[in-house]
Amino acid sequence: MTLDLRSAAVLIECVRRGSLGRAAAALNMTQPAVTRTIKLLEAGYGVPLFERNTRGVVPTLYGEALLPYAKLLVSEAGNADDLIRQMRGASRGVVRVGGVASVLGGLLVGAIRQMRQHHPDVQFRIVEELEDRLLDRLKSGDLDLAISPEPYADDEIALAMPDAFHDIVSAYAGTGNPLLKRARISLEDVAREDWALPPAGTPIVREWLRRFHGRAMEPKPPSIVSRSVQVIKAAALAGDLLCWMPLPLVREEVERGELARVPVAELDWTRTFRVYRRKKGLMSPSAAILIQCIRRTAEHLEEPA
Amino acid sequence: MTLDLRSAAVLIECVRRGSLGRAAAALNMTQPAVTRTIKLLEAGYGVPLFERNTRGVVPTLYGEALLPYAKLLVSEAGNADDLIRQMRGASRGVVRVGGVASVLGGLLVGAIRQMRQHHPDVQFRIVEELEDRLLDRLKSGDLDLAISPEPYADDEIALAMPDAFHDIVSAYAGTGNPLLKRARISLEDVAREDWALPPAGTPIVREWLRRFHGRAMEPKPPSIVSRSVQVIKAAALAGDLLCWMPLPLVREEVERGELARVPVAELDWTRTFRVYRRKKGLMSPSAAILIQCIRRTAEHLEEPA
DNA sequence: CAAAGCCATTACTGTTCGGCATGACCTTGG
DNA sequence: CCAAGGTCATGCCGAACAGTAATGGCTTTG
Repeated sequence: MTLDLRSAAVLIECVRRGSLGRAAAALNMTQPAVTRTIKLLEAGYGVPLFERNTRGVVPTLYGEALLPYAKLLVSEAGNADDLIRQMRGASRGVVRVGGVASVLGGLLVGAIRQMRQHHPDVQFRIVEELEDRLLDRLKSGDLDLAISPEPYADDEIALAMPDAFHDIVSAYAGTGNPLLKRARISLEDVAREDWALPPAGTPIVREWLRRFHGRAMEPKPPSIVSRSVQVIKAAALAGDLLCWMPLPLVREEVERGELARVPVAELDWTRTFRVYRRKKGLMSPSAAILIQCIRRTAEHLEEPA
Repeated sequence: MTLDLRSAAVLIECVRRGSLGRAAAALNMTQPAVTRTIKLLEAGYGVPLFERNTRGVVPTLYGEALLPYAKLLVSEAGNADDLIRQMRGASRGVVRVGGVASVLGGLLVGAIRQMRQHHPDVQFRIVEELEDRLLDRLKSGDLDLAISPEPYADDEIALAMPDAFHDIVSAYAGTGNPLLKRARISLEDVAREDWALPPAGTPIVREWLRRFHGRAMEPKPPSIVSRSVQVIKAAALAGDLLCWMPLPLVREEVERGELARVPVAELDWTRTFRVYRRKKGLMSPSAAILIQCIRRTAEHLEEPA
């Protein structure tokens, strides 16, 4: 490993200024120091990073290849610094956080319980929203944090932590459902089943449809349509209907033996979540700390799964 | 900036082993060196990163907050090394690369032209596919690289370069279209216009619909439906229809004054692309070099825009 | 109460990194 | 044709840093 943070900064500046000397000036270094840093990099990699000419330097293909990694390194190191700085403040105030239903129960409540152990004076306001409206409320200043599925490429919104966490969406049926008795269940079989689903057009139903359309099938229109998780679960429990739910929302029923996953691999969907915040302005220390509790809780939740 | 690569590696190992001494052993260092590294980090940030107890250390919230950044740093540094190693090989062979239509013309052809200057013996095979099939062909080994819109969270597929590039999809009309003469054009106005579009269900049309549904409007069903870019452009040029196209596909017509962007901000969509490769196995050196040429070309294309 | 395991501290050493002075090279202009 | 001004490269030196070894303090454990 030869590219460390300092040499990355040097590399970036050399590319930007097109000159080792000017890069040195911008970095408050002397030109020979820059020269040697670059030469060490080149020796380490065994390839030239710059073409030298009399007016300065121009990066080779190797130099340009390294550039995005160098930028990533310094920017992430800076983000780490910012985060710690944000966390270092006092720990009171209000944190307003929103998420889709499946993350609120286990993940967010667990994170808040953990945080309250060390910071009992912080108040929380929790908002449940569909994923497309979450980010709007974040942008409008209505929320401090939003736990939302990927992706949101938006200039006003930034990731609040670099790593994502996951959610397994699968088909579930009441354990009494005769479908579960078959030796092998195919996608065609479940396409002919009756379903209980959220309304058409919601992201999760669109994703559900894609599973079938990808195999050129058309499932039956859902027999029961509801925004309510309770209603959908009840439909699966009582009425031989199938539902397509994130595991956290049915974990209890599965553990009690009331619901069972329908074993069709094509119907399993690993949904990726990230935690977002507004790009402009600093987070409150409480929000920064909550992010860490979310992280920690997510780790603990994912391990036993 | 206090978190550099070495201290990041130390931090990671300390968290993993739960003990400074064992971390030192794993890193081929002595325990005091590790202790001092951690203490320097803590002094730099002004917060404790570990709670010490008699059985070892356990990370504080601050330590855990830093952990994902530390992991990111070392992993990206490693990726940079891998990339250079991959690029260092010989430069002949065949590269099979796929993309959606809008990236093939300007971006990919430009990148290949650039690459052929230095590596004239490499052969290219270019495949145009819709975005959902692209990644399947990549996974099956049919392609070496795929230039595809985000996101594809998939265990078999990895990013081939860390930064993304963009594409601006906008509505265009023939310059003779009377709509363009209005002082202000609203989303309601264009919802009442006639459109030429790709078939319903394609990702780009789904995105187009979302623009209107987000404001609770229903546009007219498209008058002309075709998969052919030529047909759609011709419809806009000749028949007062609107089309919704990525800028690269209409750049020439815009520069010749035949098509003009319809100035409705809600209809502009910044599409994000990334270059993907299979996760398993190494890339060929030729593919690694092509990635850099794509990067370089994308930069040059985005600047004048 | 002794043993064992852990981290913290101190003193010492070797390597690395940056600064300074200088050299080699090319372009430019009189 | 030669001097001037720009570039990067090189060698030497001092300061800062990272690592080692030895030791001490602390807690748990038998």
